[in-house]
Amino acid sequence: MHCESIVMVAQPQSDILRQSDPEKLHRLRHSVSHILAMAVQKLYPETKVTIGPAIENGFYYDFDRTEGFTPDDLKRIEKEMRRIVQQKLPMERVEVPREEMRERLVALGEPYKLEIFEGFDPMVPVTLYKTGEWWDLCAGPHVESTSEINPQAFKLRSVSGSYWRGDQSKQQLQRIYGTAWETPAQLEEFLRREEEAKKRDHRKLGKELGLFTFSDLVGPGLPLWTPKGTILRYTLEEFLRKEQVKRGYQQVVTPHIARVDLFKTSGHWFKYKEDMFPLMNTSEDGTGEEGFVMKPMNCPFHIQIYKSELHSYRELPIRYAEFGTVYRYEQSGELGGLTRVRGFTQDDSHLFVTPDQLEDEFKKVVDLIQFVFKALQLDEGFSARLSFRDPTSDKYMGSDEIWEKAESAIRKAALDMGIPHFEALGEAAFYGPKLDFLFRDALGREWQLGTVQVDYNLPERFELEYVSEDGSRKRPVMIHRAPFGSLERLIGILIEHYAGDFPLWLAPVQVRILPIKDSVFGYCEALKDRLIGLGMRVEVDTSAESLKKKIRNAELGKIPVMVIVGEKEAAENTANLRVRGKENQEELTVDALIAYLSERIEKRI
RNA sequence: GCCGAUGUGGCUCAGGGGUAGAGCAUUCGAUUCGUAAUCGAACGGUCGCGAGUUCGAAUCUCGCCAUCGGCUCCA
Repeated sequence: MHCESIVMVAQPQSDILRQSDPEKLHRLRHSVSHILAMAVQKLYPETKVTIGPAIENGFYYDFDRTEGFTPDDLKRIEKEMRRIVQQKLPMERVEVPREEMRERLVALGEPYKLEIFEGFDPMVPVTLYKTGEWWDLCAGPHVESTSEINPQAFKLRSVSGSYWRGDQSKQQLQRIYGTAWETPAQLEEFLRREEEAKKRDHRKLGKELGLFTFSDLVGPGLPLWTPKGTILRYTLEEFLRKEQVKRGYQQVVTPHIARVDLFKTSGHWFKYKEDMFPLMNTSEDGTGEEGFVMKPMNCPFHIQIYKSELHSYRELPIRYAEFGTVYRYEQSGELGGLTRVRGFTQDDSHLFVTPDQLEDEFKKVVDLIQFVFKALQLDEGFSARLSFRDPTSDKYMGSDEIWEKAESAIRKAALDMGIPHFEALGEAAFYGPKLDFLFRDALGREWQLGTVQVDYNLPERFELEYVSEDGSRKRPVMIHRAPFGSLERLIGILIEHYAGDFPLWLAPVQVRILPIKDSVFGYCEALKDRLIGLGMRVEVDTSAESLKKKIRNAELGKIPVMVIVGEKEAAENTANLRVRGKENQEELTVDALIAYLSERIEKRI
């Protein structure tokens, strides 16, 4: 059954939610957002309208109103919307001369609309859409009449704050979110599917499966890993560590805190201070900026290791790898589950290469990341984002020339390797461009996992060198990379991706032996010891429950393999295999069971 | 950080100004069972924390903390 739900996610084209023409749905949703604004202004006339676009699965509208909207208000508004829709009003497009439009907006007293209007290209004709007595400055398109909107196929969902023009320094607005579909059946299906998605939310499953926990006393955004969750972490670490060693990485270990001077040299203290935990001031009088900080990044530490001796070009590329835990002071409203935390462990590595080696080494890193994602069965769900700088912004370190070099190297690697990608301006780190691998969680939110970043800036700031062929000192280029991104986020994504049904090699408990009666306990314990001796994670369910109950518990615990043992098995030195999610069973010799388990663990299936 | 909602035993939730309730889990007892819930009993909560209103607060008010949905920001 869990497998089926994965298939469902993978092939959304065939389902009822995809039957509607996307263009048409978009128009419908945009129109419903207009009806929302109309209803709000009818019920709360002091409210000013701003913008209200169609979005994935629905729409929102941002209003300027002193009081917030309560859930009861939403019900009232929704009712009013239905009433409006049922009047079957035409939604008319009217082209209006610019001067007239300005006058109309001034007369209407809609400052935000006026601001939008003033920003328009004077050459483009301006339009408004009229629904009954109400009208809104809008380019459209909309449905022709509210009769095209099914009053039972939309729903207001939540209220939240937002900012005018998305700018924190500007007016705070009230945003109402809604969902809208062509038919009530689609709406129901959407809501049902959302319920399903919530069931695989890693926060819920993590608690149910006992993988991690949080404590108010420890603090927000600081996960505590239980024994079961720790197995996931260690297994993933071990997997990557081995692969990296094969690929020429060397492991290093660095502390969690450092003098603030380290981050002043790196530039983090100036560009990243807001995101760092505050300074632990150890100066005599407690003033000034002396002392230690928690590390928000590992790179400056690895750089110090590089700098501890002189390197020849013959040694390069040098690849230092560390599962390094970093601490970032995220805004309180940003925290959530394992995907956004304040302390997390990066599978970090810093590569020091000659300029000539950059492209080749970059490709090797991308290859490693692809290898990792394939092993985790995540290779179908990702997209790669080439995160470049916003050329109009000045928040970046380093010269234009350096940036252009780095960006073109990344673009070339992505093209040469044929990875599906898109370019995003303004998404770069302040010290260099990135190639980021993105995933969606069960609730459709996009998260960044793996990342590769080219960095010409830190080598400059720390004055890194290597001795070149001709004996001169040259500056290496750095690559920062983390295939997992962070262990925390990766595990959060994996919990949702597998819906808690971890493949055998990752499962915290791989095998649970279920004795049918007390008399076979001895046989079960012996079998357990043998499997544990082979490195497997095994338990015996010695509770005084019925077999049915033991099976149920193992299924709910999402344990991949059940081994059922009764008198028959104990007498014949066999085991009865029942695989999670499957009702059929198989009677195996113990040796065959071991072969079955070993093969699957080895192949990571 | 901002807007809104929520916060009752380990978990899921009911109750709502007058001495805390259920199911699951846990413990104990009985049951020894062949593929998704055996029966019974017991234990367990100063109702997130702190003030205030009140004869009396889990319930009303305020502040704080945390969580959730968003905004802004990122692995």
